[in-house]
Amino acid sequence: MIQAIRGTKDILPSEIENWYFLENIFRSVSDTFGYKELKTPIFEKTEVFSRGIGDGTDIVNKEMYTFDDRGGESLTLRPEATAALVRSVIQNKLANAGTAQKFWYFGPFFRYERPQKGRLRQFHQYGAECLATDKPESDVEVILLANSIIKKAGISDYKLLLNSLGNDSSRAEYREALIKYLESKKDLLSEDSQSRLQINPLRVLDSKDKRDIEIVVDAPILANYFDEESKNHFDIVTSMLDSLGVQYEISPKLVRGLDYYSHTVFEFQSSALGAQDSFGGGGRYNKLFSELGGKDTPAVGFAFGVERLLLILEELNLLPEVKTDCDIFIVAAGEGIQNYSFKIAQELRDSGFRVAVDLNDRSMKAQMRASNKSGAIFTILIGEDELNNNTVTIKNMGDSTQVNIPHKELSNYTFKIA
RNA sequence: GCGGGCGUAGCUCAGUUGGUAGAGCACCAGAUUGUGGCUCUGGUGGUCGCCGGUUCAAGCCCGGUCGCUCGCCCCA
Repeated sequence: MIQAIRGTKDILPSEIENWYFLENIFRSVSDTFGYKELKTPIFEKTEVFSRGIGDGTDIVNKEMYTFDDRGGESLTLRPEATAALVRSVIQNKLANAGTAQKFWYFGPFFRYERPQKGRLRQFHQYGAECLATDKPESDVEVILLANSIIKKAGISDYKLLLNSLGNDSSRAEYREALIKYLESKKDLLSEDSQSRLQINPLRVLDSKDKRDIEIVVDAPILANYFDEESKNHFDIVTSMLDSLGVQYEISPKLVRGLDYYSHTVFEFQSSALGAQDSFGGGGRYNKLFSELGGKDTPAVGFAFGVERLLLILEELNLLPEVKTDCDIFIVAAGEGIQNYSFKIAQELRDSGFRVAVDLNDRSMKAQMRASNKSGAIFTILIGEDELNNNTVTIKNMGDSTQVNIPHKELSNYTFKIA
């Protein structure tokens, strides 16, 4: 049996409505914030991500689906959206207008990882980006957008973790101090953290290893290295969130794994998930445009893991009700009756009803069973009598009442739910 | 990339010290010949993930492999 690729999943008819439920929320809430949808290709030149995300990150080093095309060019299935979106914005000159530009996206992404709960090799993200403004107001806006989507989906029990990485010079200074401190305790760190020390020392801060946690307790604190700009930016963000009544928790250890972040970073967590309890995250990235050859353009954005949102909805029983197969089921039994029944089915569909017919040429009893199972509110019965008299029998499945009316009156018949 | 658990009908699972498979649900058909949901009766359906090994004999033991799952790592 040929199987789907490891870490990929078919989205079956039984779950497709859940996807539309979320997609509709993404679209409508983004729209109320004035964000426009932007779709980039599924694959890009590899350098978009190696330069954008950062050569030191695990995503670039060991998780990308990278291959040479027939012309010998190195291409990569997109592992995230932001770098590709920035590439598109630069190429299409969308951020040259001098005012904030706001975009959202939804689609599949690819990372070669060990599959786990809420972690697939092909997964989906919704995200939004606010470009061309470095004002903290834009940080606040994207957080509000994310919050609105979560609320609209019905999720109320979640945590918003917030932190600031400061500007580049503050962070560079802190980085030095942190490395110095960690070097002094190097032997006590986990193996993972020892190797992280040089490449991405901030990540040691959010290690789950007991040894690391102990050492991190006494590590220098990022906020103490902030200059005026870094401090001001974050103060405005937090005070605005306060006055808007947005609940959040300052998490000094929240550093995020991608190289391009600075200033505000945030993450959404839910206890309804397993070890992968983060279902969304984002932050400010002011240097990405120049990394990708564009002119300096400040930006802030976030992404949700859609499969993880779905997991939360499922766990919390917030998924929409499953749709019935049809509104009206046509039961037609007898010789040469199919033409009549198909004609009636089509008339009803043309007037907007969801109509199913039995395709197995079975007994009336069997077709009635099928009608019952379909969830139809009405059954239309057609047998020899109806065919000969040019009538139809309409049965209300709720109260079992039925009426026989001439075919030509069907278009004016009012189907009333009992 | 590393570690743990698992893989038997469409679904959820049982299968005792190894002797070539069962239940419930679902599905199909009947219970007065044009009618559902309840009940009853009967039936269809499985190369026991795959490959190899041990054995007279393997769903049960051993090895490998693929996949799922949980955790580490990483991240959404």
